[in-house]
Amino acid sequence: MAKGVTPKSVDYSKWYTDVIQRAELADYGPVKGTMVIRPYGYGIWENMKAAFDLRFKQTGHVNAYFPLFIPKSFLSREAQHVEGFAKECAVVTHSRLMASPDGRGVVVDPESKLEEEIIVRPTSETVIWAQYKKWIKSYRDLPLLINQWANVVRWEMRTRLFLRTSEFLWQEGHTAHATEAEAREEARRMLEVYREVAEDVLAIPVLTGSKSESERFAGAVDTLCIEAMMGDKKALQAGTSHYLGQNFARAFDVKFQNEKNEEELVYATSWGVSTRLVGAVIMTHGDDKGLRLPPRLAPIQVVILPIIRSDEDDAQVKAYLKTTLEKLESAGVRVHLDDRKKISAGFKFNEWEMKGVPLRMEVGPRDMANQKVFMARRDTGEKFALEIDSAAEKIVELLTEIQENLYRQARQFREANTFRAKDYGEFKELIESGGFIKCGWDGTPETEAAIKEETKATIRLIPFDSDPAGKVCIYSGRPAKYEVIFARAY
RNA sequence: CGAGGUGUGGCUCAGCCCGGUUAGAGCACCUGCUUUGGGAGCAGGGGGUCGCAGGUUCAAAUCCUGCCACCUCGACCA
Repeated sequence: MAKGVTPKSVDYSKWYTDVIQRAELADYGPVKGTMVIRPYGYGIWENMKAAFDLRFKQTGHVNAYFPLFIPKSFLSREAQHVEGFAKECAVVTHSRLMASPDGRGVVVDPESKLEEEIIVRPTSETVIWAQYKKWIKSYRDLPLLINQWANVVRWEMRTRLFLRTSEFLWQEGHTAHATEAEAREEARRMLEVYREVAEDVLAIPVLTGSKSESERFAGAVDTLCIEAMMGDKKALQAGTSHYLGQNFARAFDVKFQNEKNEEELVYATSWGVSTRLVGAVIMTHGDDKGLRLPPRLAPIQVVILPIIRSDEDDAQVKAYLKTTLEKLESAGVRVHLDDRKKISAGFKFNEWEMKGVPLRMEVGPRDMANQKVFMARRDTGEKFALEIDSAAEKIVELLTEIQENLYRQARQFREANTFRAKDYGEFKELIESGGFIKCGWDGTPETEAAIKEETKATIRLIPFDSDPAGKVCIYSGRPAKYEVIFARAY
């Protein structure tokens, strides 16, 4: 294998897959489009998951688990919803294998054909709403605030590790409310949770807003999203929160009795983020040396490399670091001491840089003689010495600084690549070189489709602070109904 | 689904045209010694039914036929 990764500037998507393989985040599964998430990559996911789960609990949600298998009939209950997923469903048709007649291998036993075919969930609205019908009778049962952590399957033609795989891990919240206002508020609240985790934990700046009708979730009345800019200036939808209105309540006949003893359909939301966010972290912060992880997300925040010649040196280094390690541990810092023998220091430097560990500490004879430790920052590449006595305190500060710096860098990158287009000619030029374009849109699907057809750019979102006053549509020249963000997207 | 391409140790590939010792290289792996402050050196070693099936031939990784898988572009999807 080559020593480094393909530089971003040479081939961005090759760079992306190189980083994933070399940093040991994931590997390809045996079935096309499937992905093995390796321990280091899963560690990143676990940290994300913990950050989200904590906030879901704080906002009153509880976790539960619903089945992987869905009766085919359920999916067809909500017309928009079926249409949205029909083309990418894995279908279970048989329940048995048998020895192949030619004696080699196994074949599907035709006798075992199922009465009703079963769908592997592409999302769980339908199974969950079938349950909610049983659980919701009265306004006293509302709101119902449930989340599940699960895998889902969407049979994709073109897949990319983390960004789009046939099976992926995610979280899906499904809530039921007595009023439209309350449900809409819930959808906004959870979008805000997503924004907070993306920005404060993953250090990914995001825009918040709603989707246009064509980009809306199948079955939703309104789809809200957080949208981020990747290192190649393309947009990535990082999370969505849907106000579903009464669509699923109607389809699954979920009614409750209100305080006035009247029967009413409940109002719903659903919201989700997935392992796609791991891809977002790679593409937001990574560089030509590999991954760069924000400290709050990093499975290892500080890696310590003893520079030693013998076992005695090894023992000496450990004794030298004892107090510092204890202090770091009690401050909750995730430290890893890499004392693997027979691997050169230089090799380890590159390996941990590839894996994006925010801080590296080197401790050798020179440092011990001077009562210091030698540090290297992954985000800036800076190298400097710290006094051993105050190293732990300083490291805690540095981690905060790195976290903020990564966010700042990403935000500056997005701002430097967000443009306003004066006219459609300029729009087309700008979109060629990548980035976000903020401009007026007349609100018609025709205009949106025409722009997509001609430039491959789509409306990523209608920002919440959209102000169309006095603006015109970039394409039709008619008065703008919204001010929107256009970009090419993943 | 249309067009093109590729299948040889874990990975990247050479060998194939023009059939002929025991099928090679680099990287990775294992052992030993020397090393360790930016991807170490030397020596030794393990690992391949050459995608599958059939055919031609004294002889097939190499030639022929069929099948399978994967890749790229298009289509499709977001």
